[in-house]
Amino acid sequence: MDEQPRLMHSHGVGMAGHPGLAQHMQDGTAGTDGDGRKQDIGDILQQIMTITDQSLDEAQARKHALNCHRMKPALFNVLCEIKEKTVLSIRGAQEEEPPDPQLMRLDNMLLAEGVAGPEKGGGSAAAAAAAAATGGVGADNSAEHSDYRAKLSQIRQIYHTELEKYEQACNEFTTHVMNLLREQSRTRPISPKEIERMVSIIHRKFSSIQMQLKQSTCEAVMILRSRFLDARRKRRNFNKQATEILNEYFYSHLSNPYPSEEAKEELAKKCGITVSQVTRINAVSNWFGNKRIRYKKNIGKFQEEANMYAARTAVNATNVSAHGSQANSPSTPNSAGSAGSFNMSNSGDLFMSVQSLNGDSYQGGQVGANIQSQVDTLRHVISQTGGYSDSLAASQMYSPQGINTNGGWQDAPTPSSVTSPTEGPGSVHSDTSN
DNA sequence: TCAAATGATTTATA
DNA sequence: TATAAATCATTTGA
Repeated sequence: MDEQPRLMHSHGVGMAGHPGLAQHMQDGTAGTDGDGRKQDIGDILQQIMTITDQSLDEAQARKHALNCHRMKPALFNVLCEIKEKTVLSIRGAQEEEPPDPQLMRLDNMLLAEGVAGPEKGGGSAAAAAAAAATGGVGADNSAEHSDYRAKLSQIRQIYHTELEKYEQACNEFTTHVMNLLREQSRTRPISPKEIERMVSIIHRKFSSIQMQLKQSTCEAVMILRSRFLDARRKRRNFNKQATEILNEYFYSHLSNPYPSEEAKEELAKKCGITVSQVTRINAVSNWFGNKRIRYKKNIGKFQEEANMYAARTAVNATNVSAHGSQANSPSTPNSAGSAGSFNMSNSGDLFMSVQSLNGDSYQGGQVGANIQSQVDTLRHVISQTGGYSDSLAASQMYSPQGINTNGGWQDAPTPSSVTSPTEGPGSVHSDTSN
């Protein structure tokens, strides 16, 4: 407890630069009688009280006079005593504060968004993540990305400029206050701890201002990001080729249009869906989900489409047949000329679809003679392979569209592969095996 | 401008 | 957890 007065006195170093005062403290001539002393102290206090009302030069002169006053040490001691009595209240307010969780959140967010911390591509990762999160399809997002990056880097720049300004202002103000306190410590007892405390108060004030800056920066980033996301959220239709690929798979697996994860992945690749794996699988899942439900709801409407794809696949089957055992052919061009189309010509589903062309349940329009010929060709292909008649018979157990009377597909969703390169025409892979 | 098409999201269900 | 079904929100084409 007795450390405080010692500190205060020791803080008298500030007086070292004033030999006049030191002289006064040593000569012992100060205050010979009580009344005189009181008057002197009153005089000094009066001077202190009025010092702020004076002009700078006048105040300096007065300050100097005050510092040199013979009663100065006595007054200093009195102030020390008074202060010692109030020191508890000061100590109480001196405990360390834990880091503000809100500030930490803001810092983390700014760091994550690439605004704070080292610049790493101006938050392109965040932009990419944002794009991935929304499940964009295909390319042509680079323009939006660069726009996002440019705006983010603008925010970043403003943030850093402002932050620097605040820090500079904080430092300047702290230095100023410290100088002021040191200066004042000549006339009143100010411990280094108090200066420290004052500095921390200033820092706290400035950090609250910084927090406001961080908060508005975060808001700006959020607005930018939401705008970017909104832009990405705009639905984009798959291109024609992608739709054809998906439709081809769908109609050639009509009895069980539930692609496995691998199949979805491969379909996504073939469709050119270039976002993150999870997202592109979701996109394919969405497509199949929508397709299944919409097909089921209005089979008649989709019949024509089903026929078209069936016919198309039949042509492929014919081509495969014509080229001998070329099931492993890298590309099986179809009528649409889509490279890398699926070689499903031999699936039971296809046959089923084709069957529907002749079946009584056909709800669509008339089947053209060319399609009929394809059916015949396909039958020929199948008969050539041998050993398919069983599965053929099995497939005829299905209703033409593969939907059972309960309104669901006959088969439980069993994963089926996208490509079946190793399958010969007689394969009973996937759907027909059901 | 509007209806249809369509990808995504949400909710319920097994 | 995957899927069905309903719904939303956007795109497309007449």
